[in-house]
Amino acid sequence: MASITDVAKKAGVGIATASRVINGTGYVSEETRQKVQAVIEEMNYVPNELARNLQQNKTNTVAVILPDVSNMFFAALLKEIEYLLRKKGYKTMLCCSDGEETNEEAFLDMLKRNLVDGVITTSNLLKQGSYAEIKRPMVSIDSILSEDIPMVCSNHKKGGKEAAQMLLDAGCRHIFQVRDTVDEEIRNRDKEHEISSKLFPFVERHIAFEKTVRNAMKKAKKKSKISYHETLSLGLTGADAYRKQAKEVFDKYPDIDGIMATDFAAIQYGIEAHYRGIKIPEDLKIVAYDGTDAARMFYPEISCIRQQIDKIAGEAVKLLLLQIDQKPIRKYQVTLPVQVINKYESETRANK
Amino acid sequence: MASITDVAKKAGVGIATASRVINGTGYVSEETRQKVQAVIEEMNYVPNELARNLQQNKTNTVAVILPDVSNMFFAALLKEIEYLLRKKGYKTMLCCSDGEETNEEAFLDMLKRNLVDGVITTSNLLKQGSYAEIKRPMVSIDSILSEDIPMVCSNHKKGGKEAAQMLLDAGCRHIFQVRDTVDEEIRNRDKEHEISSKLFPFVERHIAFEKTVRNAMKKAKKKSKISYHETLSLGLTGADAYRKQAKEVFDKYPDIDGIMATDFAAIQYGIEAHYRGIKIPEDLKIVAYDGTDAARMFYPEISCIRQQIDKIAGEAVKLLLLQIDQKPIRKYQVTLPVQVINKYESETRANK
DNA sequence: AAAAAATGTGGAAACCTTTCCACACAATGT
DNA sequence: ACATTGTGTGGAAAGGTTTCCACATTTTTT
Repeated sequence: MASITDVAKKAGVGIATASRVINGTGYVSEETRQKVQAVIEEMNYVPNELARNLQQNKTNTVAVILPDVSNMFFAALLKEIEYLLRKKGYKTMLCCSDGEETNEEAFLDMLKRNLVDGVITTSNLLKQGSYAEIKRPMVSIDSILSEDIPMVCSNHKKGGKEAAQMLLDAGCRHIFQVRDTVDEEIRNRDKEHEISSKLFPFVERHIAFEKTVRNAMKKAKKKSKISYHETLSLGLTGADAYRKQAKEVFDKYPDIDGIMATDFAAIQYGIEAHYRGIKIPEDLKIVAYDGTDAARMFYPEISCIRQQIDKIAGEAVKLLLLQIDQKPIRKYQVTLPVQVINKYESETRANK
Repeated sequence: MASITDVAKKAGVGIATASRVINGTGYVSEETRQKVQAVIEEMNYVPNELARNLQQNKTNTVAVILPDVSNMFFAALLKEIEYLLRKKGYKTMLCCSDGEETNEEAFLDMLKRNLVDGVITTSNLLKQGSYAEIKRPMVSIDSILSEDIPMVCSNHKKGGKEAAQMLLDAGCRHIFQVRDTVDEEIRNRDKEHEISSKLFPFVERHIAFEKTVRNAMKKAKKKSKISYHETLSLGLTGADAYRKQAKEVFDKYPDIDGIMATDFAAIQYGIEAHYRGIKIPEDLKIVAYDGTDAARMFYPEISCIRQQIDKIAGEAVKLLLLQIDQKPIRKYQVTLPVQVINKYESETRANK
């Protein structure tokens, strides 16, 4: 394969000059430029990016770490991130952690090994310390890894509150939520430090949801009884696992009429309800949290709290590129608004 | 950042010796090994992968080109490919062509520029010639790029036939299919050369589907009238586009009772039918082609022709690694069986 | 007209590895 | 006792760029 030296030799110029022609930098006379350009085309010369990367210590590649591409939320996020990075001239290295700590560590290693210029991660399996050590461009989505690592997430507090309110307004009285959780070990660690929601912002939505429902319970004591229940989706993966959980929940709490769950789980609960002849939305209302296009495509009639994936991706990419370009970051924690997509008629309005 | 020279110097050994310790190659005395190892840990030395890549002219990275990650079929395929590559020590570069020719070309350029060791592509926007030129490891999924580029695909002929038969057996009489197409320009080129299905194996399923239905039409002439209709999904992207098409189709052919369409489209047709009060599967039966987990998760009751994504990914990765390792390839075209998932009671059985 | 700035060019160092080769010494074979 | 093989080590080249620096020539400024 032809190298720049070959080109320079054949064109009868110095290597530096050839390089300048190739990169369009510095001073080169028009005459020389054309001569070199002709040789380049003749020899079919293509610069070796590896050599460039080494010399500049830059790869124009960003690693995106996520637990599972086939999960619609991550797929949508990945699509957006890849697109934005591509527009900015960066390549995307896909890193599926598969929920395994060792994988995530190996991916972060790529930063040290100079393989990628930066990392955007949606995974959070490693101990907090592991991240703080790495003084390299990094952005996390939906989990706080360390003080100096920028994070972007949705306003989950608002999201949880709105979800509960939506169900209450639609007349639900027996309300249920499927709590997402992180790894058990991390949960325990969190309990000790009581900073759970500080480290994992998404926990806020569960807290806000419960709080909103319990507030309503107090207020509505006289008129109508409201009940609240929940379950954990600890380490559940795959549709079957959620489906099984849905069965158990419907068996245990036959009277629930309002559910909040993540898209993926929400759909399984919906299907199970359908199988049991529970009518949606008449007998049961579901709010899907995340509200990805995929979920709404399948269930156009489902209500949801929609995370604005495009904006999350936009902020994450922006924050990463700032670091790569060594520019200052103003806000280390960006919270983006959620969208409320309410397909249920509110009771008050219905009564009019 | 510490380099191997620093390590060698500090340990009082030659660079070559340090390299041998790092890579565990050649002869090194136990004493020296430990001495160097200690320095490595002390200095927190990590080899610069870029220099390695340059020296060995290998990146251990594979580019995966696909039109759209958020499409469930590609997401599932990507997940599997990434997993298999990771197990083999390769990294995955994600390349979304977004259905644009220029993107695909840019990604293929990465091969020339030594950025990736090989390419697995599911996209096929470029002219056939463009691929044949590139004498580098490459595998295509579902499209024949050139004689020497291995391809893996499902047995679409069987798939199309089975899909039609399934609908006919279930008693459908007015049968419809949504034909997937490639870029218009390519279609025209194909028409000229009359090799359409040779270049794009997936076209086989549409041919086989139509053929099966038309055969049934002839045979069943006396007993009951069977009709066949179709539409093209030329360049449709996004749920809305398919939904709109579904509306038009139901308006134009109000009596259809059997449809074959790709997962993504099938769901939109299903939703539109639902909205119109057409009962599935009583009044309308749909066969989803691809049968990804995602589609079956949403519509557990849907029948489908399922492509075995894990096997497709397995073959593709195997064929690519053979090329990268410069080993001979026996079969350049691998066809994998499809799975028939039939949820409809066949009429003959029902009549008994 | 002299000084300064702009333009054009090439050699060589630097980026950090791996690996070829040469050399030295010990152990083994005949 | 000498040749052969095995073990251990380091210098230097090679991989292909980019960029710093030095130098030469031309143009502009004062």
